[in-house]
Amino acid sequence: MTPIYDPQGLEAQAQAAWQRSGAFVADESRPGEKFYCLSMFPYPSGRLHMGHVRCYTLGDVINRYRRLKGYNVLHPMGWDAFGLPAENAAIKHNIPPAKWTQDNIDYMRTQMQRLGFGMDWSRELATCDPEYYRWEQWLFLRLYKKGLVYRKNAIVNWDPEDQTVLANEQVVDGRGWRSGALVERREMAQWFLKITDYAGELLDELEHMDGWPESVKSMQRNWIGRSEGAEIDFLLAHDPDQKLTVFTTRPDTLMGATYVAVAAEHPLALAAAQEDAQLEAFIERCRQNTTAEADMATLEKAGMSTGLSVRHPITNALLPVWVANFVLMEYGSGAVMSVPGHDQRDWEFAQNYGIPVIQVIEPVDDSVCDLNVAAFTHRGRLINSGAFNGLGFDDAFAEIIAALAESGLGRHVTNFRLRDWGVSRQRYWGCPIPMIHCAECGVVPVPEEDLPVELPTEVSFQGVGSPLVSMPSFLDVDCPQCGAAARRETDTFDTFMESSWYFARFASPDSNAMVDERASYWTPVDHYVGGIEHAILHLLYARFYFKLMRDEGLVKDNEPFNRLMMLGMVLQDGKKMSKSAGDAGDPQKLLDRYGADTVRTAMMFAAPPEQSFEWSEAGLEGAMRFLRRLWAGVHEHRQAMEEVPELVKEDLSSSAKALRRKAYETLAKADDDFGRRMQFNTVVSAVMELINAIGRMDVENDADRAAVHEAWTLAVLVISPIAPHISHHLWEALGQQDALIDHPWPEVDHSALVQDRLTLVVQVNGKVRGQIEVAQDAEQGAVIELAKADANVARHLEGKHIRKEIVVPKKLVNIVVG
RNA sequence: GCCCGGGUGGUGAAAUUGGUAGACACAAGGGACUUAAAAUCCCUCAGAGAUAAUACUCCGUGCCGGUUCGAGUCCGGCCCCGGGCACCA
Repeated sequence: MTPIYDPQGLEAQAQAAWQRSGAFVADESRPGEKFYCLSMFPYPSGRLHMGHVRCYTLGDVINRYRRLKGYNVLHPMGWDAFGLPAENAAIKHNIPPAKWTQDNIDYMRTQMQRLGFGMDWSRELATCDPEYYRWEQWLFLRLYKKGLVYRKNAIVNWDPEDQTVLANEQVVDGRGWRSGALVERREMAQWFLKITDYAGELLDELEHMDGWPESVKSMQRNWIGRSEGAEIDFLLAHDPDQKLTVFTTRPDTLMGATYVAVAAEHPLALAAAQEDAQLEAFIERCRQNTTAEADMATLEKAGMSTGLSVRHPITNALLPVWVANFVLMEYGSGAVMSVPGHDQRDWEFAQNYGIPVIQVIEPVDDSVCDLNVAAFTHRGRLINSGAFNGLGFDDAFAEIIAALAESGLGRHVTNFRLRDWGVSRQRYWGCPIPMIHCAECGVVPVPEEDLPVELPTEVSFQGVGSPLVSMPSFLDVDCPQCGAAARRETDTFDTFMESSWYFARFASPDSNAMVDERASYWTPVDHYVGGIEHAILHLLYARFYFKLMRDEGLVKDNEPFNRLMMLGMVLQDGKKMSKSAGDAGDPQKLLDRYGADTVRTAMMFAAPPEQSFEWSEAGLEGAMRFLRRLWAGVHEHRQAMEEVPELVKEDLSSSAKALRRKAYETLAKADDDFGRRMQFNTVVSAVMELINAIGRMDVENDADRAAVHEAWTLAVLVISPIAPHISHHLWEALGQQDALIDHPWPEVDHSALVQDRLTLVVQVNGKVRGQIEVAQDAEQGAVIELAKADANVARHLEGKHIRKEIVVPKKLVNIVVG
């Protein structure tokens, strides 16, 4: 009798066995090349959703596969525990964020363990733990001393009714989500990290990062946005001691500049507005936009003259200064020179406001230039540019900059789109920024020995603002410099700070330094799995942070992640699963009904990793059926004999040989898919094909039995990273002595793959007209003759002139006729 | 708006370097087993035409065009969907 497949019981047993042997507790002293396998740690939002299940199953498949391949694997897990939802829950349900977060962690850990992920839980960390974030504060202070930290004003979304700063996602159609009040842009002093100091390295390293998808490198390249251009100074007409500096990538078009535009927050605009009520009103309107770049970019272009003028740095002509809603204060110097003839945005603006358009570039190829229709933005030859007429782009670029340099009004610069990283958040549930404000001494860093600055967890939310602001026990502190009464910084860090180095802490989780030499052993991460939504921000900040740590001597490599696997989204109603989407994505009821192996297999089978797909439970029945067939097949096979006969290759029937070939083809394909291609749905298909082939096999003698045994053994081994629990039991059922997870991944028996006859496709003019069977080593001429002899092929060749014969070895023959 | 992806049967998908489009599944329909149901097993399954036939023919990978003996795959243009756009994580 075949025992029934009872996933709940079997899975608990298998997990207990792994637990007992400490199978997934990583140890630096174990033999084998180290392999750091990491999936992006989750925000503890409450319960897992199918997006998590996908990400962590993929990570676990890699983990288990590498283990079978003999690597010393680290596969840790932790919690990105600071963040906005905990505060929202606190306000809504009156639960302290710390408790809410801890409850969620406990529940989600249980779910992960139920899924059978082979993780090293001894290294678990939560970023809200002072023993974690103290090192973040420590590094921040080191960076402050190095001059990599500074404070400046930056624009935030301000909800005037709730008197609080809003995240972009809390702004809905320009209004605060809670209050419904129109959101204003407001300037506030904020802490910044000088990521721009590393812009060049962050960009250049991308060239060597072969383990990253091209798409992600391309996104990061564009985000960093290196551009060569010029900084040009325009002196103010009414006060030549003051200058307005702009950045342009097209200094060759300088002679066509007809106005200068500044951002609404630009000091010049603000100064002009003091004497101009209309301008003030316009700037006020510009303020009623969110800080989101997408909103800025889709705005109807609008502007207003400041009434001020500047001098053209070469012609000395007067150019008007406009305020424009599309100029970003954060980018460059918050001012642009406008050349409507050769920049489409400037052209549209000039059309709207009747500003003159001057052509200074003419085409040098057959491209069309009609400035009545659109700007001409191609590079070309200069006209209407005085001494520079006739120059091409490169010469004009160099000579105009040289001319400006001579008068001290311009210089060549390399500019980056990347802006410094604003790390201040006016929120409670985050890592306190270790700074003190003293009336006498100004900003004073917290002394290292006073770290960590602990976030008080006993808090009550009165309104929506940060409780820290009204907590004397937190706020009041003596100035470390002068001893006078001072006030703590109440801003907390951006949560990207925590997620920028957690992978290094996993390597030395109990260290009494930020990290220790174990971090140098495990990092860089060899395989990093995570959602494509993190392609820019998280991955760029983490790369930056790793370089900061390197420059502090904490780690030795330049880059933190060797190989990156970017997952598509698991969608729900066509959108990414979110914390607010409720239980629809919760795997719990599926785990209860089908067990972990079925959920894992169905998820892996559903789509290749990089593809987004709409989650559906339709595949679960099929996955369960597949595992049951595997279960029953192995047990029936094992019960049909006392002893497993030895495999004697010479005794194999042709069908047994075919089965062996299929089995080893499956092994080779799985190795390639797990290791190189990182595509796992095809591994599931391949094993399905293999067990279908075993099922079709008529077992007549011991040689057949031995081949079938080998095939079952390989099927169980190959599927084990995906469905580890059932595989654990079937491995025992097959009579194996060792535990499956400790078994080495087998070598392919190449002799089993040899085929003496091959089937080739025959095409006539690219259309399939027949198939022929040829010897493995058949000569080209013979293959063509055989192809022509096929009845249907011959019919299509009849009366036609053969112009070309193409033979693709082992694949096809194409005969081209006229 | 800008950057990055994706679009293949009723559905999820496969086709790895330009070489048989739809493997493997799901759903559906038909059949076997059963008193019955579930489970299991077998068959059919892109569309159209034609046939005694599973021979055969045409058509087909979002749309339009191109390169090639040959295009789902490469190139140009477009449409739609998804992700990111610096305070969701």
